[in-house]
Amino acid sequence: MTNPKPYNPNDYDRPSVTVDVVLFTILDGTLQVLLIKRKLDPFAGQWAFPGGFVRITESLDDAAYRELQEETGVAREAVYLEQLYTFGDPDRDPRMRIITVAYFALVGADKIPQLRSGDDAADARWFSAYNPPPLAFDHSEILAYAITRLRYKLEYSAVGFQLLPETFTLRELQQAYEIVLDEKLDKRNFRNKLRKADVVEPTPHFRDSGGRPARLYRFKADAVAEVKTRRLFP
Amino acid sequence: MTNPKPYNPNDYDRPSVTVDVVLFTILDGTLQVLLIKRKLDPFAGQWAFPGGFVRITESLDDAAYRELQEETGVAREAVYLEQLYTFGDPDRDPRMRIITVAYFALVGADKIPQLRSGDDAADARWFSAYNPPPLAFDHSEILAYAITRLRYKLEYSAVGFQLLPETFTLRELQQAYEIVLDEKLDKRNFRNKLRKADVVEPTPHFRDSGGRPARLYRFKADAVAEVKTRRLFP
DNA sequence: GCAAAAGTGTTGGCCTTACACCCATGT
DNA sequence: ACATGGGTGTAAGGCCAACACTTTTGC
Repeated sequence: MTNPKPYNPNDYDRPSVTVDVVLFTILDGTLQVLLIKRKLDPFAGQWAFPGGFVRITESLDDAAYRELQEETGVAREAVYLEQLYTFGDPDRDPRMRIITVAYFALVGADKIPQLRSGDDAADARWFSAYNPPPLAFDHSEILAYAITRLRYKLEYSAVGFQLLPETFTLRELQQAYEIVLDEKLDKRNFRNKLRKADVVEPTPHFRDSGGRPARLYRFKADAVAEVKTRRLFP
Repeated sequence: MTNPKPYNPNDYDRPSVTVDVVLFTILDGTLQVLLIKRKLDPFAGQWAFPGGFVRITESLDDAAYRELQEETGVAREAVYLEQLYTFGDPDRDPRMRIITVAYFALVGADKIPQLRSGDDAADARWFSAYNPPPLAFDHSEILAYAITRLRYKLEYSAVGFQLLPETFTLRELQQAYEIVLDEKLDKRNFRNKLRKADVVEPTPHFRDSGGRPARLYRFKADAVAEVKTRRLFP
């Protein structure tokens, strides 16, 4: 905006604005993303992220939370949500100019009881984030960007806990990291570093898991979310 | 976007979309940001970032480059530009709903010959990024976010060179980092790390600077821009 | 020759990484 | 008793941070 231009927009040539939410969870040992089956053209029958038009009186964040709520029933407090990137290629939608503000969201699988992986009849389903079905619009590009961001955030912040239930075993936590980062981590190093980072606390409960029961931990509410990165220059 | 909603937007309730560009340079030993004096209400007479409406056929990046070009004459190739964040508070503009996609840009001070710090008559001027005049709209918030992002990028990537001329002395480079990060760095450590990072190469020229002349360096074109960050978890 | 800035290496401490065995429970 | 997963510590190497003097030029 800022200052006036010879170019003067009117209602006719205004782009529309939508939000799209890339919601991740970890379920059955894989990273999953929530997709909705489109009922109408364009791309009818194909899968796409939950999303929709931004209403004239709501903020972008509110729009993202609302779409998430409408499509999944997840409560606002139960998800981690942040703005990802705005995609505005002039022909990303074949009908008309639509600019979409993409959001990135994480939820613990226990927070969405009504959705189940493998329930083929539903029009909202979890899919493997690494092997999704063909996606509508430029949503493949958005997904790739979201996965990059997820890995990034996992490495320098503590948002990874948002992918797990309230309480979890250290093994589950490590597996979540391994799934997202797509590499194997060393158990002792993982636990040592976790201890030093001081971000989880033990609960008095255990989970039965075939052998010796594993202690359940929870994320410390007061834990600092960010961690210093190594600089290129001192 | 994705799938249809009971809510059906029409031209009347579509938000407008603008881009705003936060352009930084280093000039006279301080971090400076380019501002334009607004001629019209709202906020007439106040300062704001270069920006304007996104045309119906151009991408967001193109819009940002175009606005930059129109207001400063900088060539597309001469600036580093990336999307920063999209600000969409319903009442960030008192007239109507305007969503703005903010961009973050860096330019070497030598690339903009027609603008000069201190030229009060012009309606496009450089200001100290740390002590700007009162800004229109939510541009203070955008500036704060842009400065955070600049520091961040400087620490884990090699974009800092975009703030300097083609060739520079190591002292000038170090000072640029000190200005942006707002802390003093050790000369030997800075140079050691720079050597190891292998991102600059010497030129045969020197700059006279009061004492012993300093060798001029240039940024290595093939240098890797990103650097590994220290992880929270191994 | 002196002022002014350029240029150059080493060391101690910390963080990272690699690595193997005993423990608690269920069957 | 054995199978299954849970849990624990140490040592070597690399990275980071602190630190002071010599060199080159202009006046």
